Amino acid sequence: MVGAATVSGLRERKKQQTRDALIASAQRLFAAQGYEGTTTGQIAEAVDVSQRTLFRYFANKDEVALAPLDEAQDSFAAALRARPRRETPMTAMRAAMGSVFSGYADDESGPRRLRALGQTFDLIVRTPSLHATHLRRVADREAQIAAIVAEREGVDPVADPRPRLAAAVFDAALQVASTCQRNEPGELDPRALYAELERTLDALPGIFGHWRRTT
Amino acid sequence: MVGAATVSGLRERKKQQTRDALIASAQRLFAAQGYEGTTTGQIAEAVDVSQRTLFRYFANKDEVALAPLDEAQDSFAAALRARPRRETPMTAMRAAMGSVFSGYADDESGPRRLRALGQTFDLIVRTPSLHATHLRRVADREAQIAAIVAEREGVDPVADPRPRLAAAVFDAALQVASTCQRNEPGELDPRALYAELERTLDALPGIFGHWRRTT
DNA sequence: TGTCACTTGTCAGCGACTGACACTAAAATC
DNA sequence: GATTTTAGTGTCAGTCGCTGACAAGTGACA
Repeated sequence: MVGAATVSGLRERKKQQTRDALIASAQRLFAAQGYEGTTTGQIAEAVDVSQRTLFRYFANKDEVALAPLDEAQDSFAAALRARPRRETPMTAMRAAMGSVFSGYADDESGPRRLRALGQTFDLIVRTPSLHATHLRRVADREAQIAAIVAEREGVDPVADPRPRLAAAVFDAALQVASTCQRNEPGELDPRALYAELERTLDALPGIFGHWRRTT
Repeated sequence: MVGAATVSGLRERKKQQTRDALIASAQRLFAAQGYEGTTTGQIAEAVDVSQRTLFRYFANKDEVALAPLDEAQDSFAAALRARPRRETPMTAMRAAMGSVFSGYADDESGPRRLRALGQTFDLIVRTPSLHATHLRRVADREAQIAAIVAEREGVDPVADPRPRLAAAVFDAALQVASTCQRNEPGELDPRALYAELERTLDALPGIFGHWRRTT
């Protein structure tokens, strides 16, 4: 339920093809040589395209590396929109994340996409500059999520801080959960990560107050 | 209580001087021409130093721009360490932030440092690449804060997710509060920002559950 | 079929950043 | 106080990310 609608023209199809090829080429090279060890020229050359063309498709090198995440983030927003309004915001976000993960199990191309996702996260963890850009993109997404939550709850998205707060707190939990989960690189296990996320979210209300003799 | 101990050697003193001069020069130029509109060569030239030397003091252009934040972040960590252990983690962090802000009122050099801080935040908001680096640095600080909290509470800093969670949630609240407060650029009002932070932190437990007819 | 709009390659250039080397001046040693 | 050691700096040449401008090729559409 994520794939973009296939477009008609030959031109459009070719464009999509080279874009996909560039992303795939980048992933391969980054995995082999690391992010900084790979030049944009190499990525382009492997697809038989000029470097200039690469920069017509992507604003910068970061965007090529982080492109695999767009799909997952889009599907999270879509899943959140689809949740019934009777659920609380936090519950809805949690459930939306659950359906994103299970989406990778349904599809036949799931494993491949999941591997790409895992590789991208490994790259982010290993590369500070990429980590920085990733965090900014996540912050941008938070605004989108906050808007969806505000609409669900019928509150003012700018005057009321709660939508932004809820989105930010959810992302914080996701962040913490993923650092717990992915101590060693390798395959990304969506089931384990989701379990960790649930544990983290459950621990959330407990951080207020004292912790002593509750460990 | 933040300033580094004045060092003895002439060499050390000169080094500190050029470092400070580079930061000041960068701030002036960034304010006048923006971040991207200013070259590292210009910053160095204004201090009568080669560009190469600038890059011996700072790893990259971002670090020059964000240097004014180091002091504030250091003083937050110090203030948190100084809070009595009877306070809950969230209360301690809130109070620590309070004493950071009031620290700018005590000192005679406070207003100047506060203006520098405000300018830096304006720059961050206006400059995406700087925003990205800033977020990564904040994430790095979170680990430090989490470690302090873990020690305060006597829990394991890696096995227990709560320290990291508390630090991340606090930062999320700070982030939301500051976007509420600083809609238009200009002077940074620490009193108003702290009031907004308190309001945001108070709203935090309320984001769980439903919001309807509670607006 | 011919025109038009769009995509691409080439090239020249800027700015961030780095390694190597020579030079100068503070600092430590005698 | 003279000398040897050490640390900081400037210069230079080079790589890489990224951009503007122009020319050439190729799908779209009448």
